[in-house]
Amino acid sequence: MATGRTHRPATRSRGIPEATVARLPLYLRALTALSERSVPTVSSEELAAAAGVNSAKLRKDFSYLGSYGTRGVGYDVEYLVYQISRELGLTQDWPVVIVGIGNLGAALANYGGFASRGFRVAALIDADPAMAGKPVAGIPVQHTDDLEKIIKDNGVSIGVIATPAGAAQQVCDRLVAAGVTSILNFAPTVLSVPDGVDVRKVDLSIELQILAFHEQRKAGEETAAGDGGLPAAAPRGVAADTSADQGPDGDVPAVMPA
Amino acid sequence: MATGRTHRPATRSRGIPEATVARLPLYLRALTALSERSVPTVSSEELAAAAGVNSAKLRKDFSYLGSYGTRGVGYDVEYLVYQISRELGLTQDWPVVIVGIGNLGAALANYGGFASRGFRVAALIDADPAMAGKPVAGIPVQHTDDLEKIIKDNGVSIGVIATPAGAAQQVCDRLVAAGVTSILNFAPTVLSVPDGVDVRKVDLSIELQILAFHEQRKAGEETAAGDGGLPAAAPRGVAADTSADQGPDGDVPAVMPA
DNA sequence: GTCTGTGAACAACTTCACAGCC
DNA sequence: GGCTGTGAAGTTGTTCACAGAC
Repeated sequence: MATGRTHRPATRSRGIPEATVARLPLYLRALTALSERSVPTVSSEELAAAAGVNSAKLRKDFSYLGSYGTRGVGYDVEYLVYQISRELGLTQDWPVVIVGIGNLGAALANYGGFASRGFRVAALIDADPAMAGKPVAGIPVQHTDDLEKIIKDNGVSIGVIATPAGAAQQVCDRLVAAGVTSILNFAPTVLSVPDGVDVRKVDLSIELQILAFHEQRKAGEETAAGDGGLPAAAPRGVAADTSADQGPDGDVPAVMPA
Repeated sequence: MATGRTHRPATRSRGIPEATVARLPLYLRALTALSERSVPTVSSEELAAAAGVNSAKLRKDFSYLGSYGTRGVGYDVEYLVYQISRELGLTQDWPVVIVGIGNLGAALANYGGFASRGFRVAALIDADPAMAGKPVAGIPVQHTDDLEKIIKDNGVSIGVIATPAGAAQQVCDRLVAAGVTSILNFAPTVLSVPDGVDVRKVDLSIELQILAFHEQRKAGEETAAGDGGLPAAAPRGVAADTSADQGPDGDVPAVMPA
């Protein structure tokens, strides 16, 4: 489609690689922990260990943001926290709605990690009339009928879908029509969205399946290539290699707009 | 460390790329849906659309598994379901334990996607004595004291950690000591594990932060480069580009074994 | 001497484009 | 004509290794 040449037409001011963006929250979490322990500075080596990456990668990542370190010393923790927060857009307030208040929706509503990162659960929405008015995590559940009004009144641009798979696309369409432009999807379905809307997905069973793949492979090696078995004998970073994987999704582009 | 040359020393029988492995569950889900509708065959184009990827990628992925399609026709749905299931190790039964039966743990216990994919929730474990014996999703919660015995009695090799961050490493250590070699971690912490143990993580707030990054960028463009605004005007796949990202984690290697 | 920042080399992944089979 | 399977080209991401600042 289109010409097929020259991707990424406009839409890039400074161009931080996606892989780097995906790691910034990791660094931020590690830095926040250091900050709470009043650690003033940290080296790339230490921070990398705390975030679970290697130091070269971390330094490269930070180099895309700017030169925020001091050679021979390291990085100022507070300053870096601020810079990364700003880069991620966490210095502003993001009202989010959660649609589908089952077990998972309730877990999300109760999850402390949101509030501490600039996210504010503006509303909980469920299709079950019996849920309406019932407070979950201190927030009264509202009925799906009012979805559009809730989105607009609260200026919500990020929606979380935690409904059953069958309802997800319909909810998604309504969210998008009401003005939501970023969606975090927990339902095991591929969502179709128009251009300009971002979708990220988390599928719990996909993660387990990937683990099963590696688990099976381990079991196979144990009996097959008699290299060392698996009782903690392997001298090299075998596990580091096989587990250095990409994450749950390859990509969730704005699929099938037509 | 080590020599620093020649990665991936042994540990690769046929070498399916990680990126491909991560997409196999996606294909499997789409195929299962087709199978339930009794669709006999599917083309790479159709299946790719259903899975939310492009067809070239899908064909390349399948080529790593073998030549399971028919030129001019497409793929036999049932046959592919079987082949992918086998490759992922889902033709066998995987008993899993879930540790930490809070909101999230309960959601996981109730999640239907596990059972339908060869995973069996063998036990629920929580540190709160008040929870012990209480059934969640029809399974009685057991106390952490019995963790080692539960793992061994059930031959569990996959563990799911849904505890608070503070307890995660300790739980992880006990799981590993008891014989678990694959861990799915929902706690917002980096886990240290010995070689040979795989860790995958899901962090709900990290996903939101990545969305916030893109959301912020959209808002910035709206006012800055007056290209088209965002009222569904963009003619090209801008969103497809910015959302074609990697997933929540860069990698979770076996960090800091020492 | 320590530690960052970064070009250059390397590796992984994706997309193209078309040969080969139906 | 239709569609898969796959080398080759292109793109993105990671690691190395060292110059340069402290």
